Formats: sequence, C-alpha cells, structure tokens
Amino acid sequence: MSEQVKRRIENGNKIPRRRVTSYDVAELAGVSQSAVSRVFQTGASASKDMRDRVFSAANKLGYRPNAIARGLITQRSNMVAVIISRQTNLYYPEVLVQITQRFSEHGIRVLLFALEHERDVNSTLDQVLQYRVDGVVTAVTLSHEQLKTLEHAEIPVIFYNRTHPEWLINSVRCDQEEGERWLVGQLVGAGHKRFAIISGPEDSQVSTDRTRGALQRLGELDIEDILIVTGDYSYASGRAAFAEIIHNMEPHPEAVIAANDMMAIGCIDEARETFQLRVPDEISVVGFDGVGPARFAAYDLSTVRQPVGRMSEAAVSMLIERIENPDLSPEKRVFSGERIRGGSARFTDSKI
Amino acid sequence: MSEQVKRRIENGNKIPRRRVTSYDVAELAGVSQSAVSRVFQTGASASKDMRDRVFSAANKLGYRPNAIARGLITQRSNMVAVIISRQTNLYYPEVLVQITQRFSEHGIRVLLFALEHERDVNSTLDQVLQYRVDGVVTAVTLSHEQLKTLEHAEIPVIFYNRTHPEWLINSVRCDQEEGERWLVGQLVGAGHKRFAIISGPEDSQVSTDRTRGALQRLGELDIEDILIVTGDYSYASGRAAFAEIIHNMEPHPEAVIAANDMMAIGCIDEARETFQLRVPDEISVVGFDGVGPARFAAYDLSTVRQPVGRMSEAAVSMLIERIENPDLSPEKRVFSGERIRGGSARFTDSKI
DNA sequence: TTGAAAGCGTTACCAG
DNA sequence: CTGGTAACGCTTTCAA
Repeated sequence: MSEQVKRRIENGNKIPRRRVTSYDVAELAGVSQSAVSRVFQTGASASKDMRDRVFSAANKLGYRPNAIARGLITQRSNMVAVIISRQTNLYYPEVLVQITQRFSEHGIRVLLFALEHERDVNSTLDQVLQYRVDGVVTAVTLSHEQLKTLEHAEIPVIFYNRTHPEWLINSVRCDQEEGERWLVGQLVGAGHKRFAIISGPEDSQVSTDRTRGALQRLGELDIEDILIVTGDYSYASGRAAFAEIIHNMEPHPEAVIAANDMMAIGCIDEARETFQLRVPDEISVVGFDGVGPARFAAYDLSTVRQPVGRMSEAAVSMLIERIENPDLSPEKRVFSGERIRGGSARFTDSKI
Repeated sequence: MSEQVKRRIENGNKIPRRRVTSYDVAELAGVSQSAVSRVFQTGASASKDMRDRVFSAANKLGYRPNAIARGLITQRSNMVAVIISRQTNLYYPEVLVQITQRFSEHGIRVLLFALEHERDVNSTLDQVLQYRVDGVVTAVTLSHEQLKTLEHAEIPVIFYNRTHPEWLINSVRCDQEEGERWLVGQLVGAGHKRFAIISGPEDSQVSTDRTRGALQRLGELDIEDILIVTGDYSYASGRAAFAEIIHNMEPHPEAVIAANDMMAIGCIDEARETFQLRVPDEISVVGFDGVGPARFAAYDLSTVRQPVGRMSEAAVSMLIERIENPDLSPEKRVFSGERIRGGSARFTDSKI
C-alpha cells in the first residue's frame, strides 16, 4: 500500500476535506490509478469495460482531472498569456473575446494580463514566466531584453499590431501605413490641400505607424505645412485636439486625419458644436479602426477597418503552430484594412 | 543523492533542454533545495548570507519559481476564473481590465472564459474546475445545478450584475430597477404619456430586470398600452426596433425606453434619419449603462451610468475575502447608478 | 537557521 | 490491455 493511500485512509475525515483524485476513482472502480489516468486521455488504450467502470465511478464522485498536476508532469500548462494595456487602443472588446474563444476551441486557456502602464511590463513578464504558459500574445511592446527572456525560456510570442523591422519575431498586424496612404490619397484627390493630423500617444506604435504613413503620402503629393497635435485615443482628446488645431492653424485645415476613430468622432463633434462647421462640406475628417460607433448615422466615418476576425484567427493559429513546433521560423503577417468610404470626408470617385 | 539529482546529471544534455529548477539554484549556491524555496517565500527564515547567495545564483540562472508546482502543493492556484459571454452586454472593456488589474494587485491571476452562447457554460465550468481556480467571477447566469457543482468543489463565486432572490449567493450588481424607475418618473413627470420599450435578449437577466423596473413604475403611474419590442443590445437592433415601434404603434409613442445605451443610440439615429423626428422635441429616448458613446454630442443620452469602478472593486474584494475565509456568509451588494440628465429626453426640473 | 524527506495529483515508462 | 512506480518542481514538517 502506497504512502499516499495510507495517508488517505488515516486522514479520511479531516479538515480541509480532501479533493477527489484519480486514486479515489480507481478505488471505487476497482482498477489501478494509471488506468484512470489513461481513460481520461484521448488516444490511450483502455477496454470498453474499463472505460465504463471508470467513468461511472468518476461521475459518482464528481471527479475531474487536475490540470495543474497534469501541467506539471507534461510540461504543458495549456495556458497562454495575453497581455494588453490601457494604451492598447482597446478598440474592440471583441479582439480579446475572439482570441479567447479561438484558443478555447484548441483546448487552450487564456491567462489575462492587463497593464496600467507599459512600464509595468517587467513584473508582468515575471508572472507570465512563473505560470509556465505555453505561449504569449502581446498587444504591448516588449524591449529586446524582455524578448530575450522569453526566448530563453523557449516561450513563443506573437506580437499583435506591433512589429520590429530587424528582430526575428512573429507578428500579426493591420497595415496601418497602407491604410493611411489610401485615406490621404483620397483626400488629396478630392482637392484637399491643408491638413492637420491628430496622433495618438507618443509611445503607441500603432499611432506612429499611422502618422508616418499619412505624412509620407502627403509629402509625396507635395502637401506641406501640416499641423500635428497629440491625443490619447479618447473621444475627449479628439475634441480638445480639434480646438487646438483651429486655434493654431490659419487658415483652417480642410481635412483632419485622426489616428483612430474615437478621436475622429470627437473631432467631428467639436467641429460641429463648437465651431459650427459642416462635415464634410467645410471640413473632412477621417479615422482608423472601424469601431462600432464609426457606423453611427451621426458620424458615418470614412475610415479603415481592421480585420479583427482574421487577425485574431491568425494570431491564435500562429501561436499554436509554434507551441507544437518551436523550430518554426518567424513570420510576420500583415493584413490590409477594409476601406470604408463614409460620409465624414470628401473623397474621389475612384474605387482604388 | 536523490533520484532527481541523479537523473539530472545523466540527462544533462538531452533535448528538450531542462528548465531551471530550485535544485539547480541550490547546487550553484551550495545550499539545500529547501533553502532556496524558503528564500523565495515572504515570511520564511533565512540568514542574510543565505539570501544573497541564493538570489545571486537564481539571477545567474534566470530562475523563477514554478507557480504550477507551487499550486499543486499549496492547494492554491492563485488564479480566479472570470466568465463572460457575448450577451454580457460588454458595455465596458474597462470592466474586465479593471477586475484583472485589481486581482493582480493581490497576486491573483485571471483565467478568462468567454462563451459564445450561455449554453456552453457546462463545458466551461468543467474547465474552470479542472484548473482548480481559487474562485469565480461570473457575468453569466448559472443554473442551480451548476452552482451546486462549484459549491461542492468549495469554490467561492461572485455573480456580476445578476442575482437570485432565494439562493444564497454572493453578488455585485447595479440597481437596474431603481434606475429605470427614476427614468420613468422623469419622463412621466415631464408629461410623456405614450411609451414604448426596447428590451434586450430574452435570456439576459440585466434586460429583464430593467424592463420589469420600467413596467412597474409605469403601471404605478397609470400609464398603459405600452409596446415592447425586443433587441439584442446592438446598435443595429436599436434601429430596427424603433422602426418596428413606429409601424406598430399609432399614434407614435412620445418616449422610448431602451434596455441599454447602444440600442438607445440606434433608436435615435433611426428616428432622426428614417422618420425625420426631432429628439427630444418630438420623441424622448433614454438608455442605460453610461457607455462612452452616450456622451457623444450627437446623442447626449439621458441614461443611468453603472458605477463600474466601485462594482469591480467590490467583486474583487468580496471574492478575495471568501477565498481567505470560505465560511463567510453570502452577501449581495447593490449599487445605485449615476443619474445622467442628458439631452435625449425631456425630463422634469426636479433633482430627485 | 538549515537540510532531509514526504508528499501534491498527475503522466509516462516498463514489465507482465 | 493493465498495473506498478518514478518523476514533475515545489512547500512543509521534523530533526539537527
């Protein structure tokens, strides 16, 4: 009789009440513990009779295999970390939900890490490592050193909507620059000549990508004297930014390019309410993301929608592939945004 | 020499590369493994010399205690499950983020479960149990049987925005009925006599609570012939619902009560755009939640805001208390919503 | 203060 | 196909 079983019998009625284990099931079913383990695995060998007895015993006792113990022995926690931050421009609650659901279909659970500030990422990473997750999806930028730490622990990482031109990393992102270039092309094609840009937070890579794309295209089209003001992705900051633009740019701009939809909406409201400007007749406004409110009739935003469904799908499948096969070479997947010709800006007639 | 150490020496260079454990740190530091364990605990006894040697060795090897193994021995995973669903009326991405951050401050990680449909809850619960979480916060309704299962496993549960009049459960919620009663009182006080209600999904408890509250108060104030149509909490469904109302109610209603803000916004857009009705002059619209878009200038919704900060705070602290002390008696905390007198409805002058 | 050794509840290997 | 037994990496007595 094993020590484990002995102790069990002695401790039978002590507090805290013991949780039911595979040993209990084995005893009730009259089989060995390893048999119980096998029955609860997918491709293991067990006779029909054995299965029946074990399952019935397990049901009677309300037994469920302990995933923690399993993770310890198999070296697979079946958990992945998803790291987000306030800055993440949480444009869609959907992104998180979709990613979680997709992982779940593959038997993988999501351990969520939400940072207040990006500087908290070190302690977060510590936790990620302690929990021995099988992989990481991060919507937060990591330093080279942080990346090395994960690499050293052999934990595959997928960057969501951020990348790095030189590092060998896996990333899934929307082509921010391409989207902005299209928006600019449309605006300029329709005759706009004076531009202002509302960028996002300084340390948001998404924002810098977008702003860079817009500026490049504007430069190519010989548009100059562009005023850039900074917001924080919020509606309120969009409103404030527009007021700032009007006060600092004379004559007023003909078009405003906001780094995301929320600020574009704030911008429109400020233009209409405070400055009595008609959109798009007197001023054009474009955003980026394709969030729900962009479709509200009051705004009908001209914007570029991120294909969140396909992006989250890609992030999940890329990570799972790399968990199964760690030697897979790095891959960067870039998705074009969906171009939405809304009513908040005067565009060309071109379909391109 | 232990078996473990022996095997280690033999296996030294095999694939997969071994992860660094407390044994490795102990060896390098020239101390026992238990010493290493103690150094990494909060209130354990260890001399300064010991600490220094262990920490330096640990740093050199990049050692991090394995939370999975710790969970196995301590019977505490330091993880809680948070269960949400599409139906959850995910009005704030903030709720989830706030809850996660607050748990994190207490050294607790969030394992996220996102259901497509509420009927998937059984298999989800199975996973929750397998991972031996220390507690559960659910924004999904559980059946009595499901609740019993968790109770039997001695896992404390907090219901978020749902409750049950008879069961002994812990819950945190916004007082939906009170909020609706206030909205109705305001509308009736301002002279509205003909009402329509846009309810949420049939199986959403939040929606039924809100609708009931509104209907009760309307009844008390002798308002009759109320048309009720059903939406799914979305903007589009709000638009569709308003069209349905206009087609089925003659003369048109003077006020529409939507079960959430998104539908209220859809309702306003449909009223303005399709039926050329002025809001609030020709028709009043109220919502519920206090989401960001409710504050957009184009809508300026009259609504009731859920105090998400305090609610998530309450959910977290209640759950932690019950993890520490399982015998704590059940508690239901009900928060009043913040009353917002927006411009989408004609209200009384009363401040009450 | 320190170390040895016994588990925690699984899976995996190896005989029978 | 089945059972015995050794890990997985930690915490926790219990002696020294």
